[in-house]
Amino acid sequence: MSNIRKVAELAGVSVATVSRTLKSPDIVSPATRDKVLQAVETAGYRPNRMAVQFRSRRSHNLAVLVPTIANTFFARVIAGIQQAAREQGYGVLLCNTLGREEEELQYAGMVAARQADGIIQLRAFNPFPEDAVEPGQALPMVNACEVLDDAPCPTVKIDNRAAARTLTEHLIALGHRRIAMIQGPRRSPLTRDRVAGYRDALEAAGIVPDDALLCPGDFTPRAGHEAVTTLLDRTVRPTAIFCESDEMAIGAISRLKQAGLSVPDDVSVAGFDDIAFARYSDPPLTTVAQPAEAFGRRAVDMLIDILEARGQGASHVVLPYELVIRDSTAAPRA
Amino acid sequence: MSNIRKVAELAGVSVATVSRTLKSPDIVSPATRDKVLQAVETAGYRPNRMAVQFRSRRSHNLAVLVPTIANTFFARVIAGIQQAAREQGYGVLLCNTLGREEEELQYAGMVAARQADGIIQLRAFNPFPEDAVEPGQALPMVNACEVLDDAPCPTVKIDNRAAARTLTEHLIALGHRRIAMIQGPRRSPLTRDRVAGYRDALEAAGIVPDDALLCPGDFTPRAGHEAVTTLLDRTVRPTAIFCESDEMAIGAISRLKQAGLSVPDDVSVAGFDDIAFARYSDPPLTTVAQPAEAFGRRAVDMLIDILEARGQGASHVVLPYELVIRDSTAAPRA
DNA sequence: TTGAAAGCGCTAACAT
DNA sequence: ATGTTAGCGCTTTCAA
Repeated sequence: MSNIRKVAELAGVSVATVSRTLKSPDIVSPATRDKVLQAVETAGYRPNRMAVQFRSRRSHNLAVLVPTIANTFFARVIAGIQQAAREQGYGVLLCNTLGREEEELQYAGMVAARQADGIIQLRAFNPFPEDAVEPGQALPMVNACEVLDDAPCPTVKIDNRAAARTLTEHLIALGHRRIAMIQGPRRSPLTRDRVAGYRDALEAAGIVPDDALLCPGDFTPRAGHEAVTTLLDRTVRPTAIFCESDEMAIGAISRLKQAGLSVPDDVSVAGFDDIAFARYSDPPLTTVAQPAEAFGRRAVDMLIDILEARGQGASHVVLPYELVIRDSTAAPRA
Repeated sequence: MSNIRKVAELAGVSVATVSRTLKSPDIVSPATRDKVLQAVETAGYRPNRMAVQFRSRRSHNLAVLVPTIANTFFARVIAGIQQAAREQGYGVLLCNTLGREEEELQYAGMVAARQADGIIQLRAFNPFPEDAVEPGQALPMVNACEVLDDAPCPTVKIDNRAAARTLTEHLIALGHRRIAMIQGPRRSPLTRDRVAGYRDALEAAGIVPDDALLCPGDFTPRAGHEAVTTLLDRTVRPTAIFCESDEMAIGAISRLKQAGLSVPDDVSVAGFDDIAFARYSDPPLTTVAQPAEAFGRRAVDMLIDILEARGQGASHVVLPYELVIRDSTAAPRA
């Protein structure tokens, strides 16, 4: 493996000149530049990134803390992150945390260890110990998708409460009054906000919320499936089910069909996220489309803004969502 | 940020002793060890990974080249990679290549640039230029899932031909004779092997293959959907469709239902992969289960074997698959 | 515009 | 068992 010294020799210049030629070609004379580039070519020289990073105290890596990559929504967010990072010369270190705080703390340590310059956290948890970063310095973190209420860093999200309200209003407008909700994880702000939006809509329509219609879940199809099993036992069954993720909606529909019920004729089902499968579900899913890739791209931009201290930019970004009405929701049976 | 020298001072030892205490605690005296660890604690010392990596010429990063992370099958493979890498002290650099060779070449350059120690390639393409690595040295790469015929490195896969044959035999045993196939990308060895297995089964049953029943695809639900549109135009329609991925199978079923056809009563549909959604599809999908996480874990183990030169281990691993029969396949209409 | 030289934080060979 | 010391390959003053 050839290094900068070999190239310098070959070109008959100093190592400093080689470094400069590669980093700021415009400050060396054209003649020198040509010589150097020629030498780089013949030597097959590639700068040693470990050395560059070490010396310049920048790893140019972003650590992404994701609860689970095996979720098509997060996968899309990560795809957005990867693309944006690459475009700006950053690498992406993947950290599949399974939502465990212990893991998240460890991964956040990558910043202290200079393995990553900053992190993108896709869950509402601050993995930095209080004393982890120099006081006065901005935390090198962006919190996206599921966001802390009092995040100590920039955030990117949609207005979950409004989105949930919009979706619930759609259901109410169709004539539903017994609307169940299959929720995300108990403590998640996502769940709290969406339940709030759901309540907003019910109250505005003069419907008394019934907690018996609230089912716990965890965003997986399996959770949707199980929650419906519970709901089918209710003496008064819901006529519509609002699922906090498309994956749960798909699980829910599967269970309803097992029970011999038709969607949407017997029960309407709505999801959240608008994953690729939503339109191929039977029936195609009514859902709230989230800008998954945009979450990722935006988070990267904001994080790099912090890292390179190029203006602090907007610190709390709210991206638009969209209600997508397909065929899984309809008026209840008369 | 405190460094090793500060810790050495604090503990009243040399920097070498600090380094040793952290790397091989057993070769320093207990008394010294305590002093040092104490000092590490008070100083809040974290070794600078950039420096460690630079000096020891090991990044302890693995680059993963994945055609698209927005595919639940690959997402599972990556989850397996991440877990295994973490357990062995390696980081995972995610490289979403979209299957573009240009991108893959660039990412493979990370090894030359010492940003990654090796790569896991999930597509049948060798991204290393011939002269990229010292001759005599093993290529720091493992090729998994979709594997080159003459891979210059260890590989992990299933026997795709046998798996396709098994699945096709299942369809034939049910009584199908007009079996369509929705394929993966044209040039993929995966496609070639699975088509071969499909032909094997047909021939063994004395069925003449009909190329009009072979549809191109790309593993996405959309491709499955479109392929069925084509198939429905055939004068003699197939009674069964073998899709090379569950995602395509889901798209295919969606299109069949749109056309008013019932699965499996009118047409049987089988998939490949056994993604999480397969069992929640309507009807639940008959498919070939692939050990996705195991692919990832195994690939990591094999790559680290190369990197740390700890025995070369098996170089071409074939993992088991399993035919999972659910409800999307049945005997054809009489 | 270019070169000389210091040094980033750490590891490892060598010496004690 | 511990210390001394020479760099790893690069960037970046500072001087010419």
